[in-house]
Amino acid sequence: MDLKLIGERQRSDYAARRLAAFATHCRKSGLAVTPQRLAIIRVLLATPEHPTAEAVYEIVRQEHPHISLATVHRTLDTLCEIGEAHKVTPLHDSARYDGNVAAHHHVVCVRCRRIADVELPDADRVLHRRATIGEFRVIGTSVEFLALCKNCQAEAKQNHE
Amino acid sequence: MDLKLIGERQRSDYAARRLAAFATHCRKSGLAVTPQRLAIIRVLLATPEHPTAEAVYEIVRQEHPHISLATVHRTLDTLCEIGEAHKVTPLHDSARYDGNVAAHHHVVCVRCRRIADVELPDADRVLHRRATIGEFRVIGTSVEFLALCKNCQAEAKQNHE
DNA sequence: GTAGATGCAAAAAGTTTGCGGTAAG
DNA sequence: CTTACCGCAAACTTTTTGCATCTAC
Repeated sequence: MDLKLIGERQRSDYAARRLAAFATHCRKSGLAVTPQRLAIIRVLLATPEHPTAEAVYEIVRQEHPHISLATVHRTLDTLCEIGEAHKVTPLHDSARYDGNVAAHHHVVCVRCRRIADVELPDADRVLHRRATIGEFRVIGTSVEFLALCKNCQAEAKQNHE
Repeated sequence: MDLKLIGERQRSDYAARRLAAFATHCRKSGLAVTPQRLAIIRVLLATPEHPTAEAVYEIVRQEHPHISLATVHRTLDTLCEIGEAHKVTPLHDSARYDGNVAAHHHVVCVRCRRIADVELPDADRVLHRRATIGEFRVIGTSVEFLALCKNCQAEAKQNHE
């Protein structure tokens, strides 16, 4: 099965391209290109760490000692809205529990955060082989489908018309 | 591709079996079988909702008006420790951001919460076909490998010896 | 009877918001 | 010059913790 960690060279090439296009993309989206926004996208593109807002703040602060944590939160949200960043954790805001401890997967409505269980025997066959990825020893695999549920499809349509 | 939402009958059969075994499993794990724990596992097994602690609390409270939210939090943690429940959101405690907005997947160390990017062209081919699951319209797919990183493998070993 | 579990209240951790001053376009 | 942005402080939400009491075994 074809599967690998994303390498450092690959990431830094990608980062350079994205940084070059950043100012243009901001203006196209109606956003001002502020030093804070530049500093934050630079940190995000430079690290493989998938940082928290707090972690980004600690790094950005080294060059912008006056920046506030609130700005970092607002900026990260903004970057996600224009597609310059992703939240790795769409459900981070409160823990969700599942009584079903058998192997299965989830579909999550990105709008109302409803979650439903999904069976996916094919993917399990594809995914379960591999016991390590680089330095990581794999102990479980879960597929998360981001989606819109029926209700939210309807409401999203209304809001756009 | 074989893929479906898990049905209601299938879930309630499973719940009945699990509930029957619950007390035994608690005692085997050295846990007291308290009315609060029973009430909470019953709620978890009865709902397809993947509830938050708060949501479990609201339901349990109808029969145990004196239960406290702290107990619900503690109990859900405990249930996860003995494998009677799962957190759908292993990274819920703070939002994590990613500057890489190209399609890719993640491996997460369940101990130190380090995250690394993973490429998975095979799975993308398997997963990308499907545009709907039941009533959900799929807009993205992400695979999360739960794992132990090298450091944490070593430390986990030490702690068990 | 005793160790472990619970309830309550307070604290901690993470995120959001209101507002007056500031800077990008 | 104007609008949007930022910093600060306060508020809010979710989760954790300390401690006295209670209960399952």
